Amino acid sequence: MKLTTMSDIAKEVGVSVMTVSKVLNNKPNVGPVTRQKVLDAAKKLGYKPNMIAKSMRLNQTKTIGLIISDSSFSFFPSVIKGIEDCAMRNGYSILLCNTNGDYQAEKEKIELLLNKRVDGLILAASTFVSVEDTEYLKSLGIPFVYAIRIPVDESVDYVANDNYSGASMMIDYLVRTGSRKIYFFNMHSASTSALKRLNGYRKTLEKHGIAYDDEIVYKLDHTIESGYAHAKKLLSYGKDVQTIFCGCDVIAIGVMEAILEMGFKIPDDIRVASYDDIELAQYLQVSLTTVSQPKYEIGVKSVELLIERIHNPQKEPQSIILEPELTIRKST
Amino acid sequence: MKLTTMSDIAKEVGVSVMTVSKVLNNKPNVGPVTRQKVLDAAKKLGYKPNMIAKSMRLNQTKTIGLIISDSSFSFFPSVIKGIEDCAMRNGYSILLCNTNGDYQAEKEKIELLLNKRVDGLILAASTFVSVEDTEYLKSLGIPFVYAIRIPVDESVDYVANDNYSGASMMIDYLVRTGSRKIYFFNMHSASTSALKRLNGYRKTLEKHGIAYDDEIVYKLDHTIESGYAHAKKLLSYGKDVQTIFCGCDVIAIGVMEAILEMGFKIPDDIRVASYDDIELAQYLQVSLTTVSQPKYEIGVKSVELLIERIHNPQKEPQSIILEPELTIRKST
DNA sequence: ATGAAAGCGCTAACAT
DNA sequence: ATGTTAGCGCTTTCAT
Repeated sequence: MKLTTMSDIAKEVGVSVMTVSKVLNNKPNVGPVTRQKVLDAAKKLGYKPNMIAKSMRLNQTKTIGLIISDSSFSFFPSVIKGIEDCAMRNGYSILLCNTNGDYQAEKEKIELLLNKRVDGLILAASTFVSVEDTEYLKSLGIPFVYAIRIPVDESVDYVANDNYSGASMMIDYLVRTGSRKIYFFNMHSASTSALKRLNGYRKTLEKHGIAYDDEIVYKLDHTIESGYAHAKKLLSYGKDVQTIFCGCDVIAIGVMEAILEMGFKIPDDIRVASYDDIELAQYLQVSLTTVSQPKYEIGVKSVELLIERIHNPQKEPQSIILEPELTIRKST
Repeated sequence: MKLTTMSDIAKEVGVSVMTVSKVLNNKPNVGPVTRQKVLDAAKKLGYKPNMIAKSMRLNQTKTIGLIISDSSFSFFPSVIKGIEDCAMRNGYSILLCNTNGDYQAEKEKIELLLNKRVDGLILAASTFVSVEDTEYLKSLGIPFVYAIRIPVDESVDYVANDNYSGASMMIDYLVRTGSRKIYFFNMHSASTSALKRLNGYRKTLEKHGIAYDDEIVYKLDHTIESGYAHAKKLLSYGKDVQTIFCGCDVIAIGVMEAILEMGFKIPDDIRVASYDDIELAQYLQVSLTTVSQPKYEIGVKSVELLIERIHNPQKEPQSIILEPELTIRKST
């Protein structure tokens, strides 16, 4: 199927391709009569601008590559939505790539996006976090922005929520409402977010005059199963567990499942709080008190930052730290 | 930032661009020594094939345009995942476009994807369902596949679940387990899926010797609020409501909320069943008995069908109807 | 106000 | 086995 080109229009009207190009791009120096004739012919012939040719010529695709570990995982759809909305508003499209958290896959997808000549890259919850990884990205000479997860080398553009502050506000709330011994089921993460949440936990406890106790801080996988297993184990010891703060909602889901299964009541016997506010959190059997990350907003800001970077490659790296929000529900 | 081109490699090695092209595309008729030299130079210079140039030349972008109403809505992330996985496996990338269910937006995004010269289009839960819409798509001469929602003119490629069969298996189950008067909170949808579910409901009731009663069949919006409001109203009449079958999980969420709020027990007082099996369904306060659509699979099949169509534009339109599955949980 | 020429990076077709 | 030519559809530059 052969599509109409500018040349076709030019022939139809009896002008040069250049004139057609000017008209179709709203450039000056075309007589009003000619302009109208070109416009009419374009419509009549069903002209669809070939953005591939344009991309080739202009050396820009108006496309952003999005690298994400698992686009279907609760937390990400909103982020992606924010990204897509904001990108479109600014005339960019999104090329979507899942990596399933696999480093090698991520490397390949980045390569692919590079070959497709995207104008920039958003790395959402990327595994490309080592100093070498960031170095590699920089060497590519393509604008990129990290989102959600911060790389070790923080001298890059990134958008994230304030993990310290989020953990801190949750501990403040828990202590204020009566908890003093707060178990922390944190994730062990390659990134710094687990660490920052831990810091927020620790410092805020100390602020309230509660000594930090390494014994009640665990590091688990970022899975429901892990939360479930660790809660089962802890509770089976018959320990006095009053409050569990989970590093993420996914862990909390498992934890609550274990608690209810063992016949305890939430929040009467045990209070459970966590971090992220995935879509599920509000619908759970016992709705979850959690720190809400501004997911959609993170997406929007990532795009805005990336576009800034595209327009001005020399600028100093910039970080945008969005404030999370405390969402109190029934689990506490 | 100027990237390495084939011409750069050609100069470096001292051969023609054509030879470089042959090597880099694994074409025959190149001596092994030359081949190796080219390969080495490509690596040394960090050559990244320019897929834009390639697309222009070959008239194919190896990109699929995905039109979807709301990529963040519960049901779709899995579908998208299936699409992305399968596309990548076959060397295609996905250009993601949300329409928010807005017809005009959809029209514009289709236009955009056309301009970006995608090789094909997947319309997931599209609003482009009228005969004219399909006609328009056909006139474009681009391969396209409908997913989830079927257009009025069914002589196109599409992938969907068997709505009749899904509703039927649910009614079978409900009747078998003691329900005879089954309220149906169906959606009123522009598409045919609500109609097919209604048919499955009706025919299966009749099969069991239960007369179809128009009085207990409602048409609601596809929202939690709508389910909530209608359930409240129905229950406040003090009617004898034993079982409610909802046309989709979203409605069921609202219905269950209303029921619990009014002090009834699920399933002891009222049984609730529905359709779709969105991710939430299993985590709800009372986990939901529902008809599980094979979401990921729908995504995969859409891509496979589209690729077939791309390779063979003349083929007869083909429809793939996937069987849903009955998922029994606590709400019944 | 209009147009001719050149070239973006690549490959199909056709030499040598 | 290797190279030359031409052109995909567009825009920048430089005439006219």
